Amino acid sequence: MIRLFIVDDHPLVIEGIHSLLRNENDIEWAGQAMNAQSCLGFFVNNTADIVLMDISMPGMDGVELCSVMKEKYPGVFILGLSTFNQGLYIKKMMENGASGYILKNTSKEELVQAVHAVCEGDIFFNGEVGQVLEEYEKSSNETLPLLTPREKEILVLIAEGYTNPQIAEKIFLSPFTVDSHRKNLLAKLKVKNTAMLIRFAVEHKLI
Amino acid sequence: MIRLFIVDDHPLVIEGIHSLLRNENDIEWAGQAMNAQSCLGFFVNNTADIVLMDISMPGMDGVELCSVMKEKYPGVFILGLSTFNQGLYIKKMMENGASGYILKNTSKEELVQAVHAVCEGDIFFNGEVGQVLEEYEKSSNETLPLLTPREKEILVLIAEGYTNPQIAEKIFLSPFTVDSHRKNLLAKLKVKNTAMLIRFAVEHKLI
DNA sequence: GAATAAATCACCCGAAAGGGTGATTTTACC
DNA sequence: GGTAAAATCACCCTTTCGGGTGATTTATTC
Repeated sequence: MIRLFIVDDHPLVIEGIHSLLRNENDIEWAGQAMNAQSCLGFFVNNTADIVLMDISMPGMDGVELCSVMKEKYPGVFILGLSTFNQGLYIKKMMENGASGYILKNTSKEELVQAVHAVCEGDIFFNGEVGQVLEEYEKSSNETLPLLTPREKEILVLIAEGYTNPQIAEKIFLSPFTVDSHRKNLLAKLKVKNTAMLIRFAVEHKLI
Repeated sequence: MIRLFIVDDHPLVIEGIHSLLRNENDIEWAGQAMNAQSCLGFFVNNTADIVLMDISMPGMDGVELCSVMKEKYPGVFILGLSTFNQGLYIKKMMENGASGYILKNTSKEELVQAVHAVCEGDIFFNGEVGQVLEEYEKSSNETLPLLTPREKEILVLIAEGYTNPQIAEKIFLSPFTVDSHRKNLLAKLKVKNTAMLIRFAVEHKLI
């Protein structure tokens, strides 16, 4: 018997999963929570085999909750759940010990399959998530890691409207150095001026 | 008896709403669809009193579907449904004839209340939506309409990386004029340079 | 037809950005 | 301890940007 707990701030989703799993004989409803705090409160005196966890919640988000849960209760499997196929969040969830990730537009069959797989120690993604992860890895590991920490730092400051001299003063560098970094940013990201630089940075969530 | 139809690409949400409304004696389940096309297909030979409609769907989105539905079947009430409180989408849905808007994190009580209100011809928002709309109106009707059509046009070109002379050549203006518009943009949006200008534009979805 | 906003054009000037080149120092890693 | 990447600094130059000021010409609206 699998005891399942769910954390999601959408009652409709909780109700939907509850309803879908009602007829599954080997899945028991351990409880539910609408935020990270309630979830942690539940596990003080109770437990479950698997936690279905939304990544986007008010207050502490799924990524953080996942990390805390895994630290306190390593034996509890965690299955990420979200409307969005955000590569970054999926990756962070997995790095924080989640056993899988499914989108809210999965079918009942896939949901049941995922719960079973995860509880046996497997890793489960549904199809779309796999694609998203691949694309994310591509964009993430190819175009972005081009930037060094210093360059990222300066990019953020440029985006905030600081000029080279101001940045130099702010982080105790020569204006020449800041200018060098700025020019390297333009070259690496293959853009021609500040406007394109900021646009690129926003679109790639660098700032 | 209210006959309710739902359009949402998330089975979990459909199931959740189905489950929540199962015990409501005066609400009948007319049917469901996971995309705009299926929904339109249903209404060729069937009908319903109210359609619960997700705004974000693959293919045709809720805003467009709402418009088409209201044109073909003006008597069918439409209640927007979304995870997100995006002022822009809420406003567009309402402009296209929706009778209300609720977030997916509403309770069962609010959902039932909303369905009843809408079917009586009322307009219904749940609390959070109202706040979002207010904030949107503020940011939208105060800061953005400051920009004239020409200014918006030039802002887009700046964001695409064109310099003043290039823009001037592109839209057959004197570089001086383009520069004037550019300076007006900076002044109106209260930013100091191109970096802040682009950032502002992106954050306010102007480009 | 007066008033208002938008759009257009013009010039001065200093500051900032961007293109190019080359160098030294620090850090990290095998 | 050698190598590679990162970080630092410097100066050449031209273009672009941004602040300020002021003007004329359409539209639009009351």
